Parts: sequence; structure tokens; C-alpha cells
Amino acid sequence: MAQVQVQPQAQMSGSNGAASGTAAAAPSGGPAVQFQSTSLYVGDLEETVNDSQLYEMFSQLGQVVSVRVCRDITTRRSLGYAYVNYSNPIDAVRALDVLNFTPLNGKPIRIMYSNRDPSIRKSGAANIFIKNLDKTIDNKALYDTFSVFGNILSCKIATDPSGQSKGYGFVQFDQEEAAQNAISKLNGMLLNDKQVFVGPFVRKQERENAVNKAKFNNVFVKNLSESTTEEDLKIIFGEFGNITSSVVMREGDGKSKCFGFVNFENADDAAQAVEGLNGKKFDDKEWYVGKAQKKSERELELKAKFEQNMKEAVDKYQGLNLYLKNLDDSIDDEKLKELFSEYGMITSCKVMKDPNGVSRGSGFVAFSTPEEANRALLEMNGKMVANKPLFVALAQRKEDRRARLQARDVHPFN
DNA sequence: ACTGAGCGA
Repeated sequence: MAQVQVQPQAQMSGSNGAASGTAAAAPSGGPAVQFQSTSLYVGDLEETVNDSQLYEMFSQLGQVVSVRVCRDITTRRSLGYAYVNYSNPIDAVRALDVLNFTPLNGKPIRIMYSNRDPSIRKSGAANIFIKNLDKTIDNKALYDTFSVFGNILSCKIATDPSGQSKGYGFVQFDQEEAAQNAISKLNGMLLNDKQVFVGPFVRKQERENAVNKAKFNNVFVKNLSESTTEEDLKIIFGEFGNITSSVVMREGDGKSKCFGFVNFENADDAAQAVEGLNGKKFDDKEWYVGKAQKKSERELELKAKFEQNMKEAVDKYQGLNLYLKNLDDSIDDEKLKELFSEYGMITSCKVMKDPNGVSRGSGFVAFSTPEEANRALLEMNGKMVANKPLFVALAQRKEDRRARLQARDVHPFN
């Protein structure tokens, strides 16, 4: 078993945390289906996994009655899940226990009992979120650590495309009580010497709503028509309560920037105004109305969004994106595209520039397949372009690059 | 830094 070393973060009275929680593991009134079903749902399948591969694997644990990878009715493409039916429920339990998270074609499968009623899955009840997990903790270790508290319907560590743990994961139990127990026993504990957070799963949207529940008096409004004035704002927002000030932001010549602020005496009125006016149309313009952010808050949010976008872009282009340097200043996006297009289909292409628009001598070219990218790398690296030898390498993730530079004790030149 | 998707014959 891939048990994880569990330690209490602080001394707990006569308890060693998880190990004492075994009483919770008793299936007190759990659904009977868990214990006699012969039908397994096998999900997270790699695209090309087929029936015979699954049969070979699952029949080692008992007599398999049927195996079926579900496919799109017209394209026949795998839907990424399958059903495996055993003749004996005991074999099904063993298969789930032994084969869960076994990689097939490089991707760990995730096994659950088949249940055609989606209500439990959809409800998201008894679903918990775990973060700050040590990267060496894998699906099995997570499963074994949490199964002490009850029946797990599904469990998974979030990973990047290469399979590396992102340090957080999910466990869904069949009973609310088990989830509560797991949270109270394991939140703040050390798993492999890292203090983990264990809490109820909360959808991103709902987390953001919670943040926005903070009281505020100042309201931001944008997408105003150019003719909308402070007076108009006073009248429209005044319906929701007393206003201490309203302003439409303007250029030096008095032209509206089409956004403004309205300050309420009363925070509840401000919230009502957001609720009542956001998305409403005035002069054919759909207003955005929301809590006004301080400049620092707004900058933080924009920065976070920017970094998130960068990260997603890098992930998407992993193995497809080439990093270039020692580019001559005369080479712009267009010329770069011409230079590389003979090696394949270019999906994006960019010369990095300083704020004055002058080339920084570096850039990126992304291809539609890793093969194209590789060939372009081999052929173009060191090639003389505008009298300068071009440097070409696979673009690296930011954090990988930092780690590599640190390892060699080299410092970035920029 | 970081909060999911998933059920047929």
C-alpha cells in the first residue's frame, strides 16, 4: 500500500490523527451497491486505449463478463471511459483496489463503481479539496490516506500534461460524514512533512462570490455612452439610496472615458445598485456595474490574470514552441514567419520588443506538431540570418528555466 | 501556486 506518513502538526490530546480515525472507515449505512456491484466504470482513459487492452488487464483479477470502451456513435472516437463487468462482486472489489490508477498507455486509469444515477456525482456533496501536497504523493497514496474515513467514490491528484503532480487534488466520498471527518482529522496535518490544507470543495465561481461579499460603498460603472453625465448617474443610481458623490472620468478636453464611480452612503445600497444595474442597457450600451477596486487591488488582479494566461499559453505550447535569440533587429513578426514556415504550420509567431517597439533580438515560433518544431530547431539553429547566427531552442517553462539557471549558478542576461 | 469530471447495453 502506498500509505503516506501522517503526523499531527501540533500535539493533539491522546490522538495521532488519521490512525485514530479508523472508526469512520466502517461503512455505517453506506449504499449497498458499493459492496456487491459487479460493474465498474473505468475513466480517464488515454485516447487509444481499446477493449482488448482492458480485457487483458482486468481478467487477471477475475472472470470478466464484458468490456466496452464507449465511443462516439459517428466518429468512433473514444469517449475516454469504459465499462468492465465481472461475474463476481468480490473480483470487482479486488480489481478496483488493485488496478485503480494503473497507467494505460501512459495515463493512469480511474476506476469507480458504475452508477447510472448521476445525482450523487452531480451534487458534489462530500467532495473535498486538498492542497499543498508533496509532489511525491500520487493518486494511490492519496486514496489510501483518505479511504480511512469512508468509501471514496473518486479521487485524483491534479497533474500537468507530463503527469507531474500540481500539488493539489480531490477526494469525493459517498457520505457527507466521511468528508467532514477527513477534513477535521487531516486539515493542517503534515503529509510527508508538508502541512496540507483539507477543506470542502468549493467551485471557483462560488469562491469569488464569497470574496465579493465584502462590504463596499464605492461602485464602478463602465461602458457608459459618451453623453452620460454625473447627473445621469446620480439619477439612475439614486434609486438605490443616498449618493455622496458621482463622477464620470474624462480626457483633458472633457471627452468622456466612458467609465465612472458612484459612492453610496450605505454599503447595502451599493450592493443593491450592483445587483440591480449590472448588465442593464442605457443608450444601447450594456453597463458593467461592480464593486470599485482600489488601484492596488486592480493591479494585483490584472497581474494574476496575466500570469495565469502566460502559464496556460506555455502549457499549451509545450514541445511546440521554439525560443529564438540573436535575431537581427530587421526581423519582425512577418519575416520570422517567412523564415520558419517551410518547416510546418505556424500557429503563433512573435518577436519580443521593448516599449519603444524596438526588437529585443529574441522571439517565439510555435508549430502545430512537435515533429515540425523539432525539424525547424535542427535546421535553423546556428543558421546565418541577416549576418547573425540564429539561436534556436525549445521554449522552456519559466520555472524550469529558473531552476536550470540556478543549478548551473548562471544568471539570466535579461 | 492551487478548487474536477464522470456512467452503456
